[in-house]
Amino acid sequence: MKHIAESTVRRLSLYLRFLEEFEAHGHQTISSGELASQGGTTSAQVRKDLSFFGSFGKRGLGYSVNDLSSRLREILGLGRPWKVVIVGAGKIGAALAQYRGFRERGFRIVGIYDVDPQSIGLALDGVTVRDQRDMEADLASLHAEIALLSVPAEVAQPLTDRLVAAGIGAILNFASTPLHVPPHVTLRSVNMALELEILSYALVNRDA
Amino acid sequence: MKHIAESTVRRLSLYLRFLEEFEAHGHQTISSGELASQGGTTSAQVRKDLSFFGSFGKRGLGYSVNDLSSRLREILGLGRPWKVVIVGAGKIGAALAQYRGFRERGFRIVGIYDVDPQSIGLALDGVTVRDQRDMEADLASLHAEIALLSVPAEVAQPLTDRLVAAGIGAILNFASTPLHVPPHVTLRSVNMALELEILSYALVNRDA
DNA sequence: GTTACTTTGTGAAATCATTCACAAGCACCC
DNA sequence: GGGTGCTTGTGAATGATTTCACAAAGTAAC
Repeated sequence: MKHIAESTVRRLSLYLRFLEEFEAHGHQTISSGELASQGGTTSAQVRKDLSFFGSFGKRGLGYSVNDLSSRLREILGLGRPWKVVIVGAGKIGAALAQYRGFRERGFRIVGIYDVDPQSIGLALDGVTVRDQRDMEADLASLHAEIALLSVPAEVAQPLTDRLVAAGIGAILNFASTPLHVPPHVTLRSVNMALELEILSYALVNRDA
Repeated sequence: MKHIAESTVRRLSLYLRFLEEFEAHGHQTISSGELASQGGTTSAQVRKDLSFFGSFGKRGLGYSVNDLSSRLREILGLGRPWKVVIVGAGKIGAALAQYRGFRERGFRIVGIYDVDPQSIGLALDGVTVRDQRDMEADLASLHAEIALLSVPAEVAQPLTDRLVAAGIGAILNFASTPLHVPPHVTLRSVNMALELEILSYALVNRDA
């Protein structure tokens, strides 16, 4: 298939969220316009995004909420659960472990690792923090596909290398340093300080 | 000034980080190519980004690490401290409160608010959690410019409305729901479940 | 001072993403 | 069954961002 822009995938994810809300409210169909107004985009954008994957709507009517949800879940790879490990059981790691949004979407935390003896052995949301030395062996037996990396910047790259060597498929990085991974591994970063700096820029350039 | 793309601002922020590392290593000058290789971009991109704001380099030599850092800090509005409040003292709010990256960049947490009597009164990294009912009065006296919103999705929009009414300038939203703000308020959202879904998409479409 | 070498700054070209605009398809009503 | 009113799907147009490519400007060596 043609390459799909990240912005498109991000919006599909949002659409799915609205569809689930609509479903909960008992609605059967939804138009591209309704979907757009929720997500702060345009109806043309919605239709274009969907058109990359097929035609799911009925002209004159809109989209079946149920059908479109299933199709989106399928497209996004949410049809099956994903096994996730958390590397770093500090404050951020702990917050991630208990975050309900992950489980709701089929992301199951199957392991949490740290080096601090104080943390090892603690149960975070039902999962026991294990020694980072056990990480490779666990990954080999659990076959987790995704890692959440919430460790200090200094150790982020070495741990990334270990995860990659252990066969991880994707990493979500919360450390404030850019990481390097081989092309077959997918990497995304969430950098909160950077988000604040973008806000700072916007504040000083408000009327520019 | 001409409108600057968000992607450009984001990269400027990254450049500043590398410059600080270079500074710490005692380097005096840096070329666009060196700056680019750190951030996973190209030297042309670096030069284009900087060119929107002026010409800071010396041909044949590169950029003075010191000068360029100062100029970037100025451009990004980091020359002065920003007052930040955290709304929602749950796990994510607590993790944000203790996050060192904020303070290092001049973002000072001046208030934390919650509704849970169990949380109110707790000290998180030196700041006492206060009752959410005190929020408006505090904002009026503190003049905080930025709010970090880490509350359940259901109450995110009403709290946003209260922050806007109280004169907040920018909001960083961690709730997994899109928010609406008037145009004079800057809003950014960090949606961790959505980031995981983008990884999920990448995993199932790896070889597509 | 001239030559060789390096790196910036920037128009122009290329690529990528969004918006427009409208034909085609479907439901509903009379 | 034909008319009316919506809404989709999609080429074409526009707009935005990135990459290219090169003249201009600097350093350093002799």
